[in-house]
Parts: sequence; structure tokens; C-alpha cells
Amino acid sequence: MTETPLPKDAAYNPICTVDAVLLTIEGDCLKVLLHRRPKAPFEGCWALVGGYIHRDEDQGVLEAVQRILRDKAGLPALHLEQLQTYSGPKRDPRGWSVSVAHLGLVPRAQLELPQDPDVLLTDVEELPELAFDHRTILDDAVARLRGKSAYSTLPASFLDALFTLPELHRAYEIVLGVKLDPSSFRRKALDRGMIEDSGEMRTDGSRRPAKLYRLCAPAQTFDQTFAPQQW
Amino acid sequence: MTETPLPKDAAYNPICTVDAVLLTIEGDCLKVLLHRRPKAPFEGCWALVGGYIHRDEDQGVLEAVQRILRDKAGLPALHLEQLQTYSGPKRDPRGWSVSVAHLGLVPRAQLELPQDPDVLLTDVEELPELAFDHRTILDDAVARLRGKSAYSTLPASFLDALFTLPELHRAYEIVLGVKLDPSSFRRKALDRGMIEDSGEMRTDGSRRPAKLYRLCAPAQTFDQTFAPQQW
DNA sequence: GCAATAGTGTCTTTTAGACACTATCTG
DNA sequence: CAGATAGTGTCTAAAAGACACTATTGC
Repeated sequence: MTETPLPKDAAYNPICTVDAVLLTIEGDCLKVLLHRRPKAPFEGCWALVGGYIHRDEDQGVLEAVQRILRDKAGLPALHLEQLQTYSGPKRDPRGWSVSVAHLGLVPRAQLELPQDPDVLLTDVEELPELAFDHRTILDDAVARLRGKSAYSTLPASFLDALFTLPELHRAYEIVLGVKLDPSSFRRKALDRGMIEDSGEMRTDGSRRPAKLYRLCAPAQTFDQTFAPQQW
Repeated sequence: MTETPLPKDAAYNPICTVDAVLLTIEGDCLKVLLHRRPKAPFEGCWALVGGYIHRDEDQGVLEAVQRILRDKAGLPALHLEQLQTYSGPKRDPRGWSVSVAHLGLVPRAQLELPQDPDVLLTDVEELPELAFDHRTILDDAVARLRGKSAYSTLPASFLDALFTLPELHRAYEIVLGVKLDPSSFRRKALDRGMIEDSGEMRTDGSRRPAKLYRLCAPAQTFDQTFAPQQW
């Protein structure tokens, strides 16, 4: 099966990288951060943000991703969680490889993107061709976000620390891809102890000012879903 | 910070392994398969089942775990999913390492364990000390099983292909760690299209024989939970 | 006042939980 | 028939969804 038999029980370490699916909301759409690969393999092809682990400074794969995002997208701390690990002998032409993929969510305003034609923030529905199996990773990331958002505070990660209830409502609609009844949404968000009144108000050009809320806990999950039943 | 500076952007591949948290139900308890490590590091210490990737035969980390389980526990195909990847410079004394952990569920009857004092099937509530960060991995695995079981068919993976409704009911109770009302449970399982009548019956020593059901789909998730509200 | 968005109240249907009840087997 | 487990029916309370309604701003 192989031309150069290897000692079966010896340590063999595949190529090991980390990747991040960095998502944000812009213009009522879910968007993802891509960059053009400067070198082979897949030179010139769009890809997720990623890189190698630095053994001397990274305390884990999460920290490696944070460092890479800081260097490549000038990002502060944000919601970041491990997604899944992708592996196999063929996904990287250089050989057997492992990539630990992560899901990152940021408010658009906190994203400081360089003026660089090799950096792209694009709608997840209008993707260019991607390097490696990055299309699969991205699809899995969006599916995870959708699934988890139905019963968690995840979409609030796209908003600033203080936000209005209609803003939260809109974030859930964009992420879940469905219209949600404003009244039911408000009731659920408040009754579940998801958000608390900050005492402040916001008057952003619109007509009636809205109360500003904040999350009670940074990340929370619920038994009942925000999404409609037959979703 | 490091004594031997490394080229920061060069490929550096950590030690890479796969591990499996293999769970089953025996005697109304959740149990996990452990084995005693034959060599350093952690020689003689109990650990999860795991090993290295074989680049010439494994098509991915999942297949690597399947191969290792086949070799070490004589296991056929079973419910196996990726759990999470654990990493860092200190979890393995040999250096920066990555372990892709998996969650496996098997009916007890399908587990063929060798008569070997270095293989142990133990209650997850009564664990010996474990090597590496395997205790953390195991705790995460049980938490994932619990969480997912509340709104999925996962506990059915502990049963044979044909099972009675009371058996399914009991599996959910053991996994979730709570009493569930038999009537409500039955209604939910049937109304959601989770199981279908096989037409057969089982008369295992008890009094009234019970209908045998099978899953409609191998793995399914639901909006509503099987667990009680304030769980 | 009008337009527009923020926020409330309430009615109907569905679902959950509790639990009493019936059914079918073994001995 | 008694005991035990399998399975059904039904009542009540909570939650979801729909939607009419009121409130507060800018112009």
C-alpha cells in the first residue's frame, strides 16, 4: 500500500497547522475573513487565516490562533472556540496533515482590516474557490454557528458589549436566516435571564431611543430554542 | 523566552496522537475503557485508548482511532465522533503535543475485552488517576454525551439495533442522570419520529413482552429536550 | 400631527409533566 | 388470580407563536 514502509509504532508527526473561520456581520450579511496565499501550495488562492504553531510562545492551539489573528488582522480578544480537526493524507499536497480549525466571531467595528488586496471580507453565500478543504471547514463553521445560535447567546458576539434589543433581534435573524417575531424574541431574551438592562439609552438617528442591554453571562446556553419549531 | 530560538515561520510539527473515550453502559452505570500504559511516559499509569497515526493506512484521524480500537479492544464499527483537540507544550513530557480526542459509544455486548489485567472497564464516577490530561478529556467527553443526549438519539448507541422502549428509557435515565416520566418519554420518542416499530417482540424473562423498535435514522437531533426543564 | 421604531398585552395552540388507568405476560 | 412490567389516556400548567395595541422620539 505504501512504497516506503514505516515502523508502525514509531512516532510519526503529520504537518500540523491551525486555521480560523473569522465571521462578522456587515450589511445584514454573515461575512468571513479570507486572505490570498502568498506561496505554494495553492499560491494565489483564497484561504482561511491560519498558520503554524510556535512551540516557544504558544500555550495551546487556541493561543496560536489568537496570535495569528492578532498579526494578520490586528484583532483584540474576541469570541473564539475550537471547531473541529481536519486530517488526512491528501488534503495538503505536502503530505499527511492535521489542521485544528477554530470559529471566531467579532463585531464588525472591532475588525481592523489592512488596506490590502490580498485580504477579503466576503459574504459566506458568495465565496470564491478556496485552498485545501477550507470550503468544507467554512461550511461546517457556519453550520455550527447556526445550530448553536438557536439555543445560546452566540449571536451577541457580533455586537458590542452594550446593545439594544432590536439589534440583538436582528443578529439572531441574520445568523439563523429566518424572521423572528419581535415580541416573542423579546420575551424569551428577558425571561431566560440572558440580558440585563444597563440603565443607558441609545438614540442612533432613529426615532424612539432604545434601552441598552448587556449579556448577563459571556456565554450561555438554553434548553429552549430561539428558532421556530419546524426550522 | 526560549533557549534555542526557532525560525518562526518554519513548519514545526508537534507530537501528534489520537485518543478515544470509549463509553458503554453496564449494570446501570456509565463505564469507560482504560488501559495501563506499558511504557514511558506515565509507564504503568491508566490511560485512555490511543496511539499514533499510521500515514500509510489511515485516511484521517477517525480511521486511525477505528484501527486502534479494533487492535486494542477487538471492536467492530460503532458510534464514533470527534470530541476536541487537546494541545500544549506541557501535557506530554516529551514536548509540544496535540491529541485529537474522540468519543465512542458501544453496546456492552459488542465489547470483546481481552482477559488482561492491563485493560479496565470502570465506572466514570470511580476513576483511578489517569496519565496526561486524560482526566480532563474524559470529563469533557461525559459532559458532551450528557449535553447532546438531551436532544438527540445518542443514548440509543448503547443499545443493540433492536430495543424495547423501556430499555431506551433506561439508557436516557442513566446517561442524563435523572428520572424521566415513562409516559412522557414514550410520547416524545414516538411523536418525534425517533423510533419505528419493528413488528417483533421480546420476552426476556420479565412478565409482559415488549415491542422491539429501531431508530428511524442512525443519528438525529431535536429542538425539544428529553431532559426536564430545570435540568 | 405623522412617520417610524421601541416596547407591551393578550389570545390560541402546542408541549411538558404528572399520574391514574388499562393490558398482557409468568407462575 | 397475583404480581410485575408494558403501554394508554387525560388533566393541568407552562411555553410558543401570532398579532393587535401602546409609547416615545424626530420632523
